[in-house]
Amino acid sequence: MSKEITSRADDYSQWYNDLIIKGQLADYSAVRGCMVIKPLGYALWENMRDVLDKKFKDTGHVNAYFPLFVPKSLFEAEEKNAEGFAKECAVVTHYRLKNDPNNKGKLIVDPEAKLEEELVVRPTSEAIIWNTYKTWIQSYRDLPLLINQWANVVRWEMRTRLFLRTAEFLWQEGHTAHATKEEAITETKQMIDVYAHFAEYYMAMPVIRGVKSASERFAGAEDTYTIEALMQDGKALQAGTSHFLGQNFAKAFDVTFVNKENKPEHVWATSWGVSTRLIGALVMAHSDDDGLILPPRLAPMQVVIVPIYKGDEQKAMIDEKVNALMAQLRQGGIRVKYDDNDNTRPGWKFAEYEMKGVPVRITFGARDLENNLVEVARRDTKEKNSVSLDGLAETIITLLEDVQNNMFNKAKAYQQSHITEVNSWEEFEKVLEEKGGFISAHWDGTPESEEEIKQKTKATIRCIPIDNKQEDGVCVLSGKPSKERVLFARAY
RNA sequence: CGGGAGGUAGUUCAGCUCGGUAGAAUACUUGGUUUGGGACCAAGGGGUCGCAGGUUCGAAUCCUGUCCUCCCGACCA
Repeated sequence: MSKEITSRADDYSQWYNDLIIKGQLADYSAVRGCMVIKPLGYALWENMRDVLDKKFKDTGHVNAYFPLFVPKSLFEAEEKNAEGFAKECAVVTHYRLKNDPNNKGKLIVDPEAKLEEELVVRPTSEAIIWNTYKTWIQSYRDLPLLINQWANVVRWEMRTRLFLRTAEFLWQEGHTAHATKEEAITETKQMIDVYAHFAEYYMAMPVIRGVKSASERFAGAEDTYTIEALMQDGKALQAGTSHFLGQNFAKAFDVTFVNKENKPEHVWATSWGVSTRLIGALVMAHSDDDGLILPPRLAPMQVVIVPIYKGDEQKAMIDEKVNALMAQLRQGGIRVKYDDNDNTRPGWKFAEYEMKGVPVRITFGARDLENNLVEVARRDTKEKNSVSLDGLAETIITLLEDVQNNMFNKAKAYQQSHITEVNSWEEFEKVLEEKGGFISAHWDGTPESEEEIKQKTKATIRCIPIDNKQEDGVCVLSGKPSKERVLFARAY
């Protein structure tokens, strides 16, 4: 069959691509580095977005929308941020096309229509937003300003991968302004907690919260908090970041407020974001060689019902029972689909929905119904059971909870067993090569050692965990003294 | 951006070495039989061979350019 999926063992990258393409999450496009998000992938994003949006609003944020284009002069105002993104910016230089006089039916850029000032397509929106905030903030009474936007951004990546790294992607970016440093730091931490809860409770994907080292920090930030997830191939993936921006942007864009003593001060800032990359993380954290495995809390389709029957009479009997069940499930807030399409046979449907990661499948077979039973199959363990029709809706709702929890527990066990403490360089290299995952090791805190480790092994410091245990030790590379362990890994 | 591979029917691919009417499987349509793990029979429709040039009587095939994808590398909030 054409739908076969490359196994993880054969080729992990190809397995991932197969899941995305054959699971109908996305498609390649005619634009280099850009993908089409297909309805199933977009439904997943919508579910993520809805949950996150509510969390943002529950924590006092409101949504707004800022322009896609950023005048170059604004973009370059915060130097470190501008430098950090300069190499991957798409730039608009002209505003008009015209007919090619030498090539009928073709268009060329009109050289007469050159922009006075180039427009940068936003790789992130700090510049345009802080330029705007300047006019919105005057007094401490205007603070805090807590705004989020759902948007697309463009980063001209040299090498792209579906969902994980594409030239254009969808995300949300929160940008907040505060009167005090403490409040801004509290906000930064609060949002990384929001992300961590989202990842663990909804995506069933355990994460480690931590702080980035200086070299991995967001350009223009004082501190970058991160949630780091672990994929099944032992590579880490940065799933969300929250930045304490200090007063860097306030100074660059001259955003001040007068305090209660009528003294002007620069405001304190944060920004935080997660993107469609989360979909890639979700896929790689849970799925298997038969296809996607989606957590019930985010799955666009949580339950699929497949009938098996001979003749109209049996079909009518099944329809009646299914309709009653679906009404109950929907009342319980369950997203359910009844696939009584006659073009495909049950076996085909089983494989298809397994590939698409539907958490629970119910088979209504005429034979079982005579005994008041249906077959219930769960995607995560592929376990199948005959279950009584009595109280079936409750059984399914409980089962979905169980699938969700089991997915988290399984991923958590994997993560826990792949955090390895090492105390020597030999061990470091050995664990990295043979086992993968996070390596907990002492680091002397210098960018030089960090860089050398990266050069030698491709492993980077993923984070310094929050509430990290303080212990004396020596750097795994340099042998210099160290106060705490940090987490290294090869990463996406 | 460097190295390698690839682009032919909706999909997966053969055909290219050695130029001569565009192929298979599957999917699709119609009819029938089926239905407990990717059903079967019969008939039918579908491709200017990624795009643009060139060589040639003739190009999917040879040459040049270009676009897109994958893998490895460099780069990467």
